[in-house]
Amino acid sequence: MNAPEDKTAALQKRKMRIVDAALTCFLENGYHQTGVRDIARKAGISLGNLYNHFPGKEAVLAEIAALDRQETQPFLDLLADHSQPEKTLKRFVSAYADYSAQPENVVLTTELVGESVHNPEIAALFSENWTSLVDALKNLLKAGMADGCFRAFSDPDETAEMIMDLLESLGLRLLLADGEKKKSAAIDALQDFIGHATRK
Amino acid sequence: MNAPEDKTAALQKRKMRIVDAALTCFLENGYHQTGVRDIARKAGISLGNLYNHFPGKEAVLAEIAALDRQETQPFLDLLADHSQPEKTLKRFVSAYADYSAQPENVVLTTELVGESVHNPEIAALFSENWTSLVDALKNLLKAGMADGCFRAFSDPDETAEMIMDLLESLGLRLLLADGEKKKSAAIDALQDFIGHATRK
DNA sequence: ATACTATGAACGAACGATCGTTCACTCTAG
DNA sequence: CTAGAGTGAACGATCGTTCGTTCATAGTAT
Repeated sequence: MNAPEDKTAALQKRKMRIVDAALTCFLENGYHQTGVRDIARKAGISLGNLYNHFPGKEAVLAEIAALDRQETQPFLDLLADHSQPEKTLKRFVSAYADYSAQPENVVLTTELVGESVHNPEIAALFSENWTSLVDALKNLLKAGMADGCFRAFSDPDETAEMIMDLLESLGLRLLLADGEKKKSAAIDALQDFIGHATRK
Repeated sequence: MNAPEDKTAALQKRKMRIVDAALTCFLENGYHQTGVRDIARKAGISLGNLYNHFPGKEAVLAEIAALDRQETQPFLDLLADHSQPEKTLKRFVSAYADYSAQPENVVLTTELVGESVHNPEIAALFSENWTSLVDALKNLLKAGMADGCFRAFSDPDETAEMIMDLLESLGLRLLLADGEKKKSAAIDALQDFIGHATRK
C-alpha cells in the first residue's frame, strides 16, 4: 500500500472508535460512572492500547467536547442570514429546538455542564461553543433591531443568552418529563414565547 | 436529663451535621468525586457511624434533595398571592433570581440534575420540587389571564415552565461566566424579557 | 531476494489507591 | 444489664494508570 497518510488515517479511525465508544458509555452511565475499561471494551481494544491514543480518561471527554463544536457550525451558518431577522430567528429556534430535543444531546450537555462546574479545562471548551452561538444570535438580534422588526433590546447580549437558555432547557425538560406527547406543544409554546418577547 | 425527645433531637442534630458536611463536599467536588470518608471526616464522625444514620451514600444525597423542598416553600407562598398577578410575578422573578444566582444553589441543582438523568430515585425527588413551583406559577399566570393583565397564553403550563427555565438558567450562566459585574444587568434583562413575553 | 533492525500499535497483568460497605468491638446513658 | 451511638480495621471490588512484552510491518544493508 501507499504512503503514511494511510497509516495516520487508520489511526484517526481508531481514535474515533474510542471516542464513539466513550460517548456511548458516558451517555448511558455518566462520565464518572464510566470506567476506562468500559470504554476500551466497547471500542473493541485493550485497556493498555487506549493509552496509546489518549493520555487519559479526561482527554477522551475533552475530545468529545471539542468535536461538539462541529455540531454547532450549521446553526452558526443559519444565524448568519440577516436579510429577514424575524424569519431567521424563527427558523433557528425551530432547528435548535429539534436538535436540543434529542435525548443524546441533552444528556451530553448535562454531563458537560456538570463537569464544567468542577473542571475549568472542560468549562473552557464548553464555553467556546456557547459563546460563538450567543454572539451569532446577538448579531442577528441587533440586525433585527436596526431594521425595525424586533423591539429595542436594552441588552441584546443578555437577550441572546436567554433565548439560548430557553432552547437548551427545552431538551432537559422534555427528557425529565419523559412524556412523549409534549414535544411539539413545547416547541410551539417556545416559538410563541420568544416571539412575544422580541416583537415590537 | 429528661425524656426521649431529647435524644431524638440530638440524633436529628447529628443527621444534620452529616447532611451539612455532605452538602459542602458535594458542592466542592461533586457527588461522585466525594467519598463517604470525606463526608464522615467533615462531619467529625467516624466512617462506620455514618452508616448508623444513613443506609448509604445515596441516601444522604436523597436527604439533601428532600430538604431542598423546604427552600421552595417561601416561593410557593409568594406565588399564592393572586391579587395583582403582574406585581406578584415581578416579585417572584426578582426573589427567585436572587436565590438562583447564589453559586451554592446553582452547583447543587447542577449536581442534582446530572444525577437525575441516570438515577430515577433522585429524579423523582427533584421533579417534585419542580412540579410544585411550576404549578403555582401556572396558576398565577391563569389568574393574570382571567383578570386581563397578562396576554392569553395558549399553554400556561408551558409558559410557566419556560419562565422557570429562565430563572434556573440564570444562575448557571452567571456562574460559568464568573464575571461578577453582570448579575444586576442580567436580572434587569430577565425582568424585561419576561415582561414582554407575558404582557398583552 | 534475504537477513537484520527499528518502530510503534496492541495487549493484559499488575500497581497502588480508593471506593462503598460491613463487622466486631468499645463506651456510655438509661 | 442493656440498647444503641460510636469506632476504625478490614473486605472485596473497582478505579486510573503503568509496565513489560509480543508482534506485524517498514526500512536498510548485504
